[in-house]
Amino acid sequence: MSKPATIRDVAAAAGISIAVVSRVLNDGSGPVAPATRQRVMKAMEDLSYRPRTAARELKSGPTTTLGLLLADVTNPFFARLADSIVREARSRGVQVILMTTQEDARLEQDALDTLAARRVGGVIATPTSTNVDSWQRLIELGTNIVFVDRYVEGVPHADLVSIDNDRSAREATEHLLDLGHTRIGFISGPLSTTTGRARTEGHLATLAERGVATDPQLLRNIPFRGDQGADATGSLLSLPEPPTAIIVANTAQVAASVRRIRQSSVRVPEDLSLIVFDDNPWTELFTPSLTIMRQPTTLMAAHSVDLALQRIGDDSDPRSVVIEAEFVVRSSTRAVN
Amino acid sequence: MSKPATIRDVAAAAGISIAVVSRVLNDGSGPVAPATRQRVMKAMEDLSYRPRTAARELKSGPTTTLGLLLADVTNPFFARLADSIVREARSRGVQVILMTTQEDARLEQDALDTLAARRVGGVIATPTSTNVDSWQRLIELGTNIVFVDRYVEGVPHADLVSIDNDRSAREATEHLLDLGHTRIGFISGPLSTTTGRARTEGHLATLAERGVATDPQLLRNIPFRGDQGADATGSLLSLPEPPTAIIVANTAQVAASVRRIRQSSVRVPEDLSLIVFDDNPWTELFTPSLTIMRQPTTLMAAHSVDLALQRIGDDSDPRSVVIEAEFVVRSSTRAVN
DNA sequence: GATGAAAGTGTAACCGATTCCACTTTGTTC
DNA sequence: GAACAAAGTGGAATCGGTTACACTTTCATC
Repeated sequence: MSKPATIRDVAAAAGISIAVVSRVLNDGSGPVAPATRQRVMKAMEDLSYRPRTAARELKSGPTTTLGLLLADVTNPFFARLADSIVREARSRGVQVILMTTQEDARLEQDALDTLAARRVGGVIATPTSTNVDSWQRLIELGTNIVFVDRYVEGVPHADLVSIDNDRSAREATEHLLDLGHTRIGFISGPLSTTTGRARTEGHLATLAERGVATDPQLLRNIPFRGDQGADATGSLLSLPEPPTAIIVANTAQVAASVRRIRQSSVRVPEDLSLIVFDDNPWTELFTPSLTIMRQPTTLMAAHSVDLALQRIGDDSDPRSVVIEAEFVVRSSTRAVN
Repeated sequence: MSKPATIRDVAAAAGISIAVVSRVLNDGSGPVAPATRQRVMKAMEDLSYRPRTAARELKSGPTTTLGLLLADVTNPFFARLADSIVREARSRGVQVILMTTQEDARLEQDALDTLAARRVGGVIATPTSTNVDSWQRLIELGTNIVFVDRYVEGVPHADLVSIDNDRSAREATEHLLDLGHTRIGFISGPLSTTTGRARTEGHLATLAERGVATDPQLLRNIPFRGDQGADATGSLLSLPEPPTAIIVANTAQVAASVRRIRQSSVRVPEDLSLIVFDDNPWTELFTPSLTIMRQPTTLMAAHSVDLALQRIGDDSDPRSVVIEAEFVVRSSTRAVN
């Protein structure tokens, strides 16, 4: 159990200088005699030598490491996203450092500090706070920022990948209006988040365009973290004049919402039509199978990694990739009777 | 957009030497005059200085960074585990590098190489392969290995955290036997994995002890990755003499299995009792709510991080933490008629 | 055989932190 | 006020790589 081999050990074993070993390591960085290369390779093998990433990074600036800053891996949507991003990054030889914020601004700040200290090449994030300063500093350090799903206003130079939130809310709302629903409960994230706001606006705009009265009581903007989805749903159901349909546009609260509905005596879709924003195999297995708005995670992941890596050393304008969400009509929505 | 500040910039700005700045950085590593400390802090603030992790790691050996090597973050069980581990690690100031293997031995090998190059302090992993050499090398480098859920035989010095697989299978099986079932389908992971084997053995042993004949046709050992859960379930249901109960002891295949059952005309629990190994809010929302074997992920995460960090620099014997799984009886199991 | 380009190699300076040790200043005690 | 300990500080080595540059060797060319 001796100390791990260093480049000098390898050089000594191969009877050569460290410069040459380094050249073997970084193929193409200089000429090396074939015979020498052989010897060096063998020495590395014998000593089971691995160059230390820390040393490399120190000398040559941010290597290809991405930070992934997610709110909550427990949310299936984020889990799928994480999986795809790690996969995508790996296929390009890039490593991913995962951090979670639990939707907590302070934790997010910590994470950003860490990422700054690491001098990662890029950060892919679902931001929680309006922590503009920290984001800004990271950018000044030369880090690429790619916001996925949500974004922070006031952070220029950050790329964005998301679904068309406004439009997805419109689509869901129109579907229900077409079925004759006019009292529609709408549960979404906080208005302080871009997704919460865009979806709410899309929903309200559609109602207005169709000349349907909007009742503020039917809107519920609740946090992602925690269990308020159940309460919000419960209070909607117990309104004097309850909605005939509900859209849960808060991915993290779908399970809590559905649980609450199931506990009640309300039948879906007979008494209540239901649309949820989720990408989760179980929505199909629920009885009745749920009509969903699906976010194409694989595509989002590919674009995110693309942007995070592409922009390294690039100074062009921030880019924004908007992806269509996929509306899947199943059995939880039907015409109002 | 000038270069980020270094410790020397801070020293210059504060009119002091870098040694003192370093002492301010690492509180307790030496005396610093209060007034000086003030000035240094201000300088750091002004320059928005962040010490580079790479430089620190280089000098002071493996810092507190953990590698987390999971098979598949898409699997809710692993996602929860990842979430808990990241949380737990973070609360101790440790960062987590996430890598996924997709159950692919070659990808796993790559990941292990990367981890070795990083000289992470410890690795928490759900191993895929019998890649003994790579694991061994990592250990020789002084890395702590903690296997969670599954483990690799032939890797001594590795810690282990898992549920009592044998016992959990027994418990599930006994529950069904108590309800009068004797033809029980059993779907688990490959026999090449420790979980697959232990659960299958527990199941078979229980049958034997109770004097129930075992029909090899009722056993299905299938991969975690892919969609074979559906096929396995389908073929069980279409046996000439189909089982009256099924245990899905392969976490990754639960959703596929359940989907297949739902597509069939078989009613749960009237025609078929069902127990699944899963920890997923949706199992409760399914109709009927599913009887499950829950793996306490938070606890497992805490122990894993504990072990991974504790053993750093420690040379004692490998430790093994076995946690009781929690059997939750809901509505998908009933007495055979 | 002289000549110059290309190939192959080594020396030493970095990257940005930590830390040992020597040095100076300050404070305490008799 | 001498003597000595403690507090405060700085110089320089170090971690393990990369890389610029200088040097030597090889070899084709005239």
